Amino acid sequence: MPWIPQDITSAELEILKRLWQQGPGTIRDLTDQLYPGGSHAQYATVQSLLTRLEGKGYVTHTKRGRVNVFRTKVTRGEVIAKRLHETAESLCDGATAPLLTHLMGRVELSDGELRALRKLVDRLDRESPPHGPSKGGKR
Amino acid sequence: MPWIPQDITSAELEILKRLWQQGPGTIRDLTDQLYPGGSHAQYATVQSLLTRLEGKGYVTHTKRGRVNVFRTKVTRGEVIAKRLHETAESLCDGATAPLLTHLMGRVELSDGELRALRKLVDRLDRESPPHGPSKGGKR
DNA sequence: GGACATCTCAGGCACCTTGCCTTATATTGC
DNA sequence: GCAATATAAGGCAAGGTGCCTGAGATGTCC
Repeated sequence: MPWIPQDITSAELEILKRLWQQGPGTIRDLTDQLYPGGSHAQYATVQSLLTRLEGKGYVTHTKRGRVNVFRTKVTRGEVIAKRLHETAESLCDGATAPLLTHLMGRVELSDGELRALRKLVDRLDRESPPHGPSKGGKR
Repeated sequence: MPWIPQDITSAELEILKRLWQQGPGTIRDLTDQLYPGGSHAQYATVQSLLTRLEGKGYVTHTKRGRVNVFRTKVTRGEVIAKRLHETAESLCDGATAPLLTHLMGRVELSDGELRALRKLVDRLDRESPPHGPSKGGKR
């Protein structure tokens, strides 16, 4: 039963969220936001988190002068997808349908989302009609 | 940035899955399945995991003679819901709709799930018509 | 009773992650 | 030169995780 570390830890996620929110930034930018009034120690903390994020492939950095500018390599959507996939993998043998089933009934949708959902159902209806040959399998 | 432990670890989840799959069981049952040919050491490992699971409120035990019989206190669905909620909380400010949006388009549904989804859309249509009477469509 | 097999309970241990920090070393501008 | 600010490398305490040891309790069979 191997021990699987969290791919993105909470502190790392805070970094990512800032970068998503405001675009690329320097360690100084992030430190000022996450640790207002932070000193060199906090600066180094942010740097450490960024290094780990880069090692995991979630950010890159480029030099602007002598300053490193960090930017994300993944979108928020991709991280969401990853989390959902992990949940499906660990709890549903990889099937994502149970997740959808579970979100239904408790979710509150905006008009746009409702339209999208209706569109999805229409599409699925066309692809696999209710009484036709059942090609809809799990997984 | 407090460090948040995993509520259910991978080894603990394996225990839970067995209990979901086969109903209540003894430590012996679980040990034989998870560590075939396991000795006292593995037995104690399973016990340790069950104790931790019980401390977290995921299982209970009752005595049958002198033997403890463990059973789950949560359904798989509840754990799924919890995970989804955590994902929504950490990545979408608590909104679950983005998760649904993300599952749409990549999910393959069985006939039953498709029917359920269609039903959901119908219900939502009736409850909150998209800006005006839904009959004539919208412009 | 006595030997044996199981089960339970309490506790501990090595390893690793995590968040944070210290120290040392460039580079820049005055 | 010198202060300010950047990078780089490394370390550290706290605690989770998976696993195990040791000791005692309880039941069974002779």
